[in-house]
Amino acid sequence: MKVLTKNTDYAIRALLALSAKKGSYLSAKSIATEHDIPYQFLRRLLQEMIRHDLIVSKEGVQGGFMMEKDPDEITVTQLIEIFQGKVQVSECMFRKQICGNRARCVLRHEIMRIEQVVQSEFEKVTIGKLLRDLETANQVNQKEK
Amino acid sequence: MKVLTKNTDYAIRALLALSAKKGSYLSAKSIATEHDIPYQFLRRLLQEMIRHDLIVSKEGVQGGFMMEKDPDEITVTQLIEIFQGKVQVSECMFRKQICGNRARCVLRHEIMRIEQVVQSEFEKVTIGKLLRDLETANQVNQKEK
DNA sequence: CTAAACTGATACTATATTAGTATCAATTAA
DNA sequence: TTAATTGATACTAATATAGTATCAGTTTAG
Repeated sequence: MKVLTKNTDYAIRALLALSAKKGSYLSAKSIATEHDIPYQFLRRLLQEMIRHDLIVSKEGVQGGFMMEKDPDEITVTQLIEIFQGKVQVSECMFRKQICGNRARCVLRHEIMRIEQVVQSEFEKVTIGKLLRDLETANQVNQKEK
Repeated sequence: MKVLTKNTDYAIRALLALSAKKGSYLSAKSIATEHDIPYQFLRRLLQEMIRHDLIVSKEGVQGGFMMEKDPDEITVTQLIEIFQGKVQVSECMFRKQICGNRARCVLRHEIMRIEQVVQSEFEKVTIGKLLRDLETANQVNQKEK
């Protein structure tokens, strides 16, 4: 069971790269090269993120992509929803064979509770938080050298 | 993002059916019919569960499958692991491009923490618990009629 | 004013996973 | 002995994920 697909994984990495250089445009090519993400694949992800107003772009030479939203307001839950669809535990347990009355189906409640937990855990993880964690980790690495 | 695949979903339903008739053998056919699960598909799932010692079988006429383990000791986490592989959030964030030092990679910690949360939430949900919830729900439905 | 470095849009292929079907041999109870 | 069953396994279909290719339009540097 894989929770994050490459889509989401690459998108997170790209956002981290853009957040680290906030205010300036980074080309898809440079992000792809530096972070080892397939170029054309990444371009599609970036365009998707534009559609969701997470980033903006500038065409032409010296163009590229730039953060639009505050990294602290972008959660992993959002990214999962964009690239993997809404978190849902199961569509199939709600059949009448299992629980006669949908509205009262306790299984459903159980499942929806877990859905909530999963979602809210991923909501705690924002791009901003990841970026800060990353910087801290890098500092530790620097000192070691 | 779908957390439970049909595999797991069907397996849970089959286990609930078997738990409800604990001590007697239920044929794959009867379970398939009653719970609207594709017959051959179900058979494979049942065999997989035998291999994991969750259930036992008896061949021949009047044969079928029967619970082996205590339903309270079968967790949804276990079933996910059997049918969907171990819960893992992402294999890809651990590259050196993102976090120079694997051991200290904070992203990794973040991800592993979530992995733990997801797993332990599903561990709280046992077949036994689901069965009791289900019985309660059915009683409520009965009264309404 | 033109060439090169870019994004926008979109179509395409490849691979993996999930879902479902089919078949035949072996076993067992009536 | 035969019909109802599981054991084992091979196969197909559908869907999701991953990755590639192409061409048109925009912009800036020279």
